[in-house]
Amino acid sequence: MDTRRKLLDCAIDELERSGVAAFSLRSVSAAAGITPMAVYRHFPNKQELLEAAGREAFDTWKQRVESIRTTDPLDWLRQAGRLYMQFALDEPARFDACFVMRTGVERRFPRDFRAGKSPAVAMMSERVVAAQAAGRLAAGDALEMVMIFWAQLHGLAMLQRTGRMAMSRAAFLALAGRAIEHSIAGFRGKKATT
Amino acid sequence: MDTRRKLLDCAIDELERSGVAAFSLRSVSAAAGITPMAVYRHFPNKQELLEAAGREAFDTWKQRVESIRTTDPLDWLRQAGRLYMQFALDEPARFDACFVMRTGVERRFPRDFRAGKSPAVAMMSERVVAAQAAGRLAAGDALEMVMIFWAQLHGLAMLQRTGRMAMSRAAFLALAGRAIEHSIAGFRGKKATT
DNA sequence: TGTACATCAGTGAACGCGCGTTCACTGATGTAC
DNA sequence: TGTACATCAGTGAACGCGCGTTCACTGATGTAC
Repeated sequence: MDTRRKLLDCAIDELERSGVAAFSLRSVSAAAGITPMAVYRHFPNKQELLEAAGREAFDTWKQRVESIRTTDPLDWLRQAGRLYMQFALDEPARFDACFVMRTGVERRFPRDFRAGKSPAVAMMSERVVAAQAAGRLAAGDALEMVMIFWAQLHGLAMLQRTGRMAMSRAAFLALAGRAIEHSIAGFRGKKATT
Repeated sequence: MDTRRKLLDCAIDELERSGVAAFSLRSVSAAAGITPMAVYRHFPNKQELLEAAGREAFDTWKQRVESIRTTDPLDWLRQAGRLYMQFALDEPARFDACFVMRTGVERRFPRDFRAGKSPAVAMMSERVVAAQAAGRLAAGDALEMVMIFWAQLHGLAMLQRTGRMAMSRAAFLALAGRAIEHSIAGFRGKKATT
């Protein structure tokens, strides 16, 4: 039995149930079936456990994005957007660990992204560049376009995560789909005058 | 000396300094110069103090939006977007109380907005309708368009609030300005085909 | 094959801390007569 | 004008709680000889 593995799983569960504020070694260890002190055999302290859970969550997200099979760059971006919203809905703890909490492993714009530290953002940028080359998106800083596209989805996800969206899952995902189309449309043409 | 008033101010300061998780009656009362027990003379418990701070924050935001003087509907929306980002940067505690925390007074989409419970959203919807009538924005559900516009800005604000934006204030506001233009551009024309 | 010993995951009691809230109180202020 | 009393903001000690972390320990397992 890999206790370290089990602790990480229970930590994610606990984050999902109670949030980062109520995250405690005592409840995680109880969920894993050991005493709080045994946690110190596997992690030096609470913060390190939290950071390990953060890295774990990033890895899950990376795998999701890598699973996209579509070759068309715009369809690839649409799919990535849909996966982001599903990740927020279905894995809220991992989503928060990646994109909301300060676990100490989060990435910062633009520095870490220009340095290629985020595989997901790098993959999105590639598709934007490809779409620009094909004349299907307007010219411009690809990383900034990815950031704005991401922020659009992140905003909807956050409003949902903080209880501002009183909608069914299906209705929310449909709204997110329209937001994705809206965002892509905003990048498509030259900017019109007022 | 209005102690209730002073407690609300100190509560906002405390939220700004420590966040909702570390928000405690003891630190708020210390900041206000009274003992923790004296708080109970003015609020029945901690939760009620938090909700009062939430209502207070909504009122501040409402006043900001009402201060916009521009008559052109699209310029009005641009100005509202800028004010939103400045509100997030300059009054993070009030921003969080309005749009992030669960204080018990937050509004939910679409129910509370269709019911007109949010003056700010109502004002934004009016401008979208006016711009549509003038043929400057595409037809569509005005409230949903406001929601998508809001989510775009909210996403950027949240990424900034959670430490994902390593930029100067000026650079961040400039990025936000381009995001506003992008969002408006996405609503301008008919949707192109893929 | 048997014994001594090192390793190490896990234990259980205890620590000091800050928390929200209770309780009985103090003491200044204003008002009724 | 003076006195008795109600009001009420604020006090201070105490409560029970859950927290992260410390400390010295137990006891099973594997290995060296």
